[in-house]
Amino acid sequence: MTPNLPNSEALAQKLAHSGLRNTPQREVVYKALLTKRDHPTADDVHARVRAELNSISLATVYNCLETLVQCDLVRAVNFERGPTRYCPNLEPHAHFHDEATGATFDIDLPADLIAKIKDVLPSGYDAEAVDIIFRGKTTAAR
Amino acid sequence: MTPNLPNSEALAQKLAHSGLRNTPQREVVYKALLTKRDHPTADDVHARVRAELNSISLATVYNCLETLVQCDLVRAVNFERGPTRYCPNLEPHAHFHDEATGATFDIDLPADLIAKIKDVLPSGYDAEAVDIIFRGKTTAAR
DNA sequence: AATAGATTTAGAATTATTCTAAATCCTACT
DNA sequence: AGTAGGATTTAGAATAATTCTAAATCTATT
Repeated sequence: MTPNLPNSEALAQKLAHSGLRNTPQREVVYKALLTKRDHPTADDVHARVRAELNSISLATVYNCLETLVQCDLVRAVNFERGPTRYCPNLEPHAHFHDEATGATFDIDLPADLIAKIKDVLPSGYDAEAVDIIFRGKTTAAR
Repeated sequence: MTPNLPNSEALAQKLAHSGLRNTPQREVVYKALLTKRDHPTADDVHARVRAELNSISLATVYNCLETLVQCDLVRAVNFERGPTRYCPNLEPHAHFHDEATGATFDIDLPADLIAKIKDVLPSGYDAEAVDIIFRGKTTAAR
């Protein structure tokens, strides 16, 4: 019943807001992130969008992802020095990285906890973001 | 009045505990981390230890740092995809990364807050560590 | 002293990403 | 409609950090 991915509207809007154009490449990259939210790498995204837009280059995928991050449509996520992963969930949240499988999960963070965390900063520290990353294992029941 | 870096004892012990030998390279790398705790990269450490052990190679610095991390004498810290930094502070703590200068600061974390943070994990998630990274600016008074 | 294993080393290799410069595509004017 | 000018895409080269490889060296123990 919900319209089929109204998000390409949001995309066009946010791009325009930054004085950027919408393009088939940017659309297909953004759609790929929305469709399978498993925190793919640029390479993963490249493989996925090729199904739809065979000619797209890896460099363009990098460019599009960077553009989406700049427009605040997507978050870049890093674990250790592994390849950057991309996440279209814009709610404040933490990440859980399963070191056995490499899988990544979004973990909701209550607003009051985020506030408490930022409270530990002594004066003189002006944080514009806080990244919280759990590392460990996941078990069957989830 | 405190003995001059009694930590090389700790080093020898922890290495032995893992069935590893102490070596001049490992000592000098560990000492460099203890002496200037500004979260240096492997390259930084290499530059610093060369003053004392001119012949040490970068590969060895990488090996030593990895060994120290394995032995729980040092923590590896990453910001985005920047080079790995090394930190001899073993107390649980967060990091503040000043994006303007690249400087890194340790931020104390009260144990009860760490507990509260781990509490947000739903069942099925078994975290062995949580990394907390603030990004922002620092101001003069600190 | 000999052996075996640990460690160090230089340089090659790898990986993810960014850069470069040319080609293509739009948009807005004329 | 035609074209100038900028934005975008592209392939491939370049870069940066790190790891790998294989040989040399060291060290502890027989």
